[in-house]
Amino acid sequence: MPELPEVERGRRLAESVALSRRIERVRCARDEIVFAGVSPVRMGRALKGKEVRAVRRWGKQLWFELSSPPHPLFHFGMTGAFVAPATEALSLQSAPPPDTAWPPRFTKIHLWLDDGGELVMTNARRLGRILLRDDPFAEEPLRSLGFDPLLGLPGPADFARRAGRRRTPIKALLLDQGFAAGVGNWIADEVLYQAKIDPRRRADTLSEVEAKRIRSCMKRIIEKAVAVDAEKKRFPRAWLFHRRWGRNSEAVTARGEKIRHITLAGRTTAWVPGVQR
DNA sequence: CTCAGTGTTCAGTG
DNA sequence: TCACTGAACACTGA
Repeated sequence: MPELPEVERGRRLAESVALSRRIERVRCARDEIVFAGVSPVRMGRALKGKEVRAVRRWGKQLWFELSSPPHPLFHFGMTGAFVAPATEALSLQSAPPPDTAWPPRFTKIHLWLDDGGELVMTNARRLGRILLRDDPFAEEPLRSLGFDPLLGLPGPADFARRAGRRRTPIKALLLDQGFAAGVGNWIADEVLYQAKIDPRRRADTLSEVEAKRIRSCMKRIIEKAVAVDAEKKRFPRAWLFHRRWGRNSEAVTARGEKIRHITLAGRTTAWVPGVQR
């Protein structure tokens, strides 16, 4: 579930549950991989009794700023999410939520707040991480991230200059977290489709106009995805997103353009040769 | 049973 | 050293 918009949804959920609350109780799953060597005891000591002063995000990284360090830093990997118990407001809808299990399957950490609220991070495929950092912004992995397209997008000229210094295919550059933090596979493909750029183009061969077009499409797509709270069904119908999955040769866009799938920078890349140059 | 997969890291290559 | 590629990681679901 995790590119920038989904992580931002997680951030907002965590904020709504935990901001200005004290963490009363912590339960960690036994998982040496996700906790990367941080023992349940150390994690509990770091969080218990602390107040959550802020919930921050940069790219796909998410962390709590507590009343004292160390601070927990979350990365969702390919399958992570924050989950909170269903609220009254949600159950106003007549549709009964099918997944009532609490805590949900694949819960890695479970937090209880001092107002009775609860928050869980799940991670089925264990590529996510829960770490502790004294100064998250100054330390890895945050330190080496590039700009966040929502919080620190460079201006058009600056963006074009940065991209123009790189010789890698533009798709690979967009996926590089040291360039644009938070852009993942589907966003990169969506940006290049809407900007009408062939994903194989070397970044340093783009014209200034093309680079600026990539920047503005990135901004528009991410802002829209965040505005609809990363709910895929609410993404605009014309987006490649809805049609890119499955790697089948029949695939076409909403306008009937033929979609092709290739491997680029080690990832499945969906693009439209008739549109992208 | 096989394989793709919304991500990151690291060894290997040029 | 830099920049980049591809395999590995772990595991579910189609």
